[in-house]
Amino acid sequence: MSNIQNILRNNKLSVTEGRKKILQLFLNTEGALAHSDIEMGAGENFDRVTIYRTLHSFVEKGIIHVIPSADNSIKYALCKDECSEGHHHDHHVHLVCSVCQKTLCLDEVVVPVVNFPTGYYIENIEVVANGICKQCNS
Amino acid sequence: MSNIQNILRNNKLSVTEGRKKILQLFLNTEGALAHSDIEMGAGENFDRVTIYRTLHSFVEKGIIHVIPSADNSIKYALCKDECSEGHHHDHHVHLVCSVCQKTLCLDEVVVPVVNFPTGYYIENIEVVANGICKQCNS
DNA sequence: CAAAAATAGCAACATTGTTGCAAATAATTG
DNA sequence: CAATTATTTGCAACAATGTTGCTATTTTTG
Ligand SMILES: [Mn+2]
Ligand SMILES: [Mn+2]
Ligand SMILES: [Zn+2]
Ligand SMILES: [Zn+2]
Repeated sequence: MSNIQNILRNNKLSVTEGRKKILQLFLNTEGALAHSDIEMGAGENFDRVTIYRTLHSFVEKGIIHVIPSADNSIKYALCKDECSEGHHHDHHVHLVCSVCQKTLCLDEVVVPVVNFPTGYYIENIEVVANGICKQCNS
Repeated sequence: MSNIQNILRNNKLSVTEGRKKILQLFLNTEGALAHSDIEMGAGENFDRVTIYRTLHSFVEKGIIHVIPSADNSIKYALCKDECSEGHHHDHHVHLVCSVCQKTLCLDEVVVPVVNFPTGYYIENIEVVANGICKQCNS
């Protein structure tokens, strides 16, 4: 039985063509994907609404996570840690490469500890770096 | 002569009603503003296009900076450091409060040093924390 | 104040995101 | 396996957001 089916099943999602194709795309892709990337890459005829809904449920289930952006083009990437329904644990840093334009999960770079003044309650921290990736910087 | 006019003049921007009103709004507001906040808050009849263009030039000049978001609703906030044309130096952390929904610049919380593997070139780092602000957490 | 330069508003359009509903598909049950 | 039930899909219609070219208006300059 395929890995893809397992992932969907384990997350109590029914196995549909759309979900398989989109998940496939994430598994085949290095770096993060924007909605538009999926619209283009995930085969031929997928309704945009289906993609929106699929991405939402994948995020909800902890299959993918959202990477914030400063230009209204949020990206999505596979969760590699043990994320589960409603509980993400992706404590890594992201890099947006200004050369190849890819957004990468740097799984080995852990989000640093930040000291906040007393009074604040911090739930989670997102770190997005802009720079040049290893590939492009040589 | 008003502070607002000075800021615009110093940045070689001609002083127009739109720019004055929008800059006024930033000066009067604690926390960051979304485009839609400005559309509502900045008086009555402003063409949306003018607001887009104003925000763009303010960012370009280093009068305001962009705060990334995970839900395609980027926010803008006044620069308090010495930012200038094409060179932002806002090395502070941002907080999105899940109670009051405000996005705050925590000027006193400096972006921590992050160690990247060799091979990467890092230009700047954005840190956005989700949590509860001092006001709401009491 | 007049001329030159910059900006604002308008229109038209493109892209992105949301919702309700009926048809199609997938899961479950006997 | 077939029938029933549950879930998902595509469609349509719409709302919100963002972009561009052009002209009229405003601002700056001299
Ligand atoms: Mn990631
Ligand atoms: Mn800030
Ligand atoms: Zn690169
Ligand atoms: Zn708050």
